Amino acid sequence: MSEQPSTAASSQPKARRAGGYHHGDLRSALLDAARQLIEDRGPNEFTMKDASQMAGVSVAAPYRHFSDREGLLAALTDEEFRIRATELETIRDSLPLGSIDAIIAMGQSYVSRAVERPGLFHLIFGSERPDPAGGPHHLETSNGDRCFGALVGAVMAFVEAHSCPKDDVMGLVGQLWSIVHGAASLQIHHNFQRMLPEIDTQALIHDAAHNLLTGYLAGQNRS
Amino acid sequence: MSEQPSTAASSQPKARRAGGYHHGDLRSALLDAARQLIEDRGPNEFTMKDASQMAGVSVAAPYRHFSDREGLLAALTDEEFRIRATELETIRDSLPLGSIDAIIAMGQSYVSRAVERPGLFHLIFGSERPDPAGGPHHLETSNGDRCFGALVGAVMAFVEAHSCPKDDVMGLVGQLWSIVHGAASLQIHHNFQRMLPEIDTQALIHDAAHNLLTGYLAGQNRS
DNA sequence: AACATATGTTAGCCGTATTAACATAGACCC
DNA sequence: GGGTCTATGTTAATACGGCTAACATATGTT
Repeated sequence: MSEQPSTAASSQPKARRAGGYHHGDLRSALLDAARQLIEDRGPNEFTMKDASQMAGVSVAAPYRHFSDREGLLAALTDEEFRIRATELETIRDSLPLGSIDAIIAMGQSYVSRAVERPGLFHLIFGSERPDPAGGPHHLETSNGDRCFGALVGAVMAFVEAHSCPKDDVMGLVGQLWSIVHGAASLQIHHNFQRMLPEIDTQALIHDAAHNLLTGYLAGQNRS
Repeated sequence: MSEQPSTAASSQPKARRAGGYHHGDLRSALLDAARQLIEDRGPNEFTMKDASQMAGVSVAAPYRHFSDREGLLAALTDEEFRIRATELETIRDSLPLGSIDAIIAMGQSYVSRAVERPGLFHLIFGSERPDPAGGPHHLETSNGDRCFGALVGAVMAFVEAHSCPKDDVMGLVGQLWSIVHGAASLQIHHNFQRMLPEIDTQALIHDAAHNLLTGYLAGQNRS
């Protein structure tokens, strides 16, 4: 029950609602509102005011649950990472361990999620601050780790299945991650649409992963 | 003289300055200010107020030169695309036509520029609007076309040099673009730094392009 | 010199984030 | 069952940033 976006009046929390002075589960309601607003317009256009209105409370109420706008977005980011992590883990576990298909399917899921909800992709990966110093970063959340871990596991299994040295795993992970992340970004920002209108992004992921891993194995066998 | 960021009091425009009521070349001064602010803090943190102050004018003055904040950013985006296009074309023309090295060097340039100025990369590629409909898009500018065209040219030469069918060119372009764009994005957002601290992004580009193109050629020869 | 145009300035409006001061609902205690 | 504490709302009020309107001053045209 903690996997799906909390739909306000759900389970264990006291969700009274209806005319009461207190909302019952404002925190969840705000996250739901924010999710929808960001899906529709992207994170930059998201306003606390709109989220408050959707939840049926005053503009000041959210500050009882989140330190500020950033805090709300950070909480939503973590929720979204959790959903993606679970999905990636499911895919990894439902396809043959060490197969190229598992890697490809994970990549396609990554892109699908991004394309379905561009605003949310932008939220979780789109931090703009040039300075990495201050405060915890998005991917730093444990759910971000889970996403990354799922990919690493699939690639690790792949190189082991092909008797390759494990030293290369992280390099391969970086290359594959770049492909899927880049494809997702370019698709979302309509760059493919403008420059490569015919492109099928899912096919691109398939072909790119295939080419990359084939080329990698060829390099291994030769040396 | 039109390649470098216009440094305010330069050449053909009347650049009087010094105590005068009129600035002389406010437009360029604003673009320079915006460039610096965005380099430092990213496009979201950029404010018209700060840019005006840096240029030494009132907050309303910029609106004589740009329709609004978006207009200023669009103009800066085009300038930045022009700089990158020229660089990519230079690289393409200075390395053996059809060589894999030319493709790799272009990719490395793409990433270098991004890493050096994350804010500007974010500006030119970071539009968040889910709706592609309204108005001209960033890459739509002719300078965006030039960037893309340089990459296409290099890949086209590569497949021709290897006697591959030209049908695949756009697919390859999409795959290579995804790699460099993804690597740049992940690096900029500190995702590599968190998850793959040892990674060398330039090497990643080299290896990924090499693996991808090797795998592609292998697929060609086999069929 | 008078006008027309381009380019600045000041003042002010509006929308949004955030905080301060106050209000009320529930929970807990006796 | 009433008193008190805490959590959670509400209504101002403040501050900042984009943008426009009304006014001012250069430039240069004739």
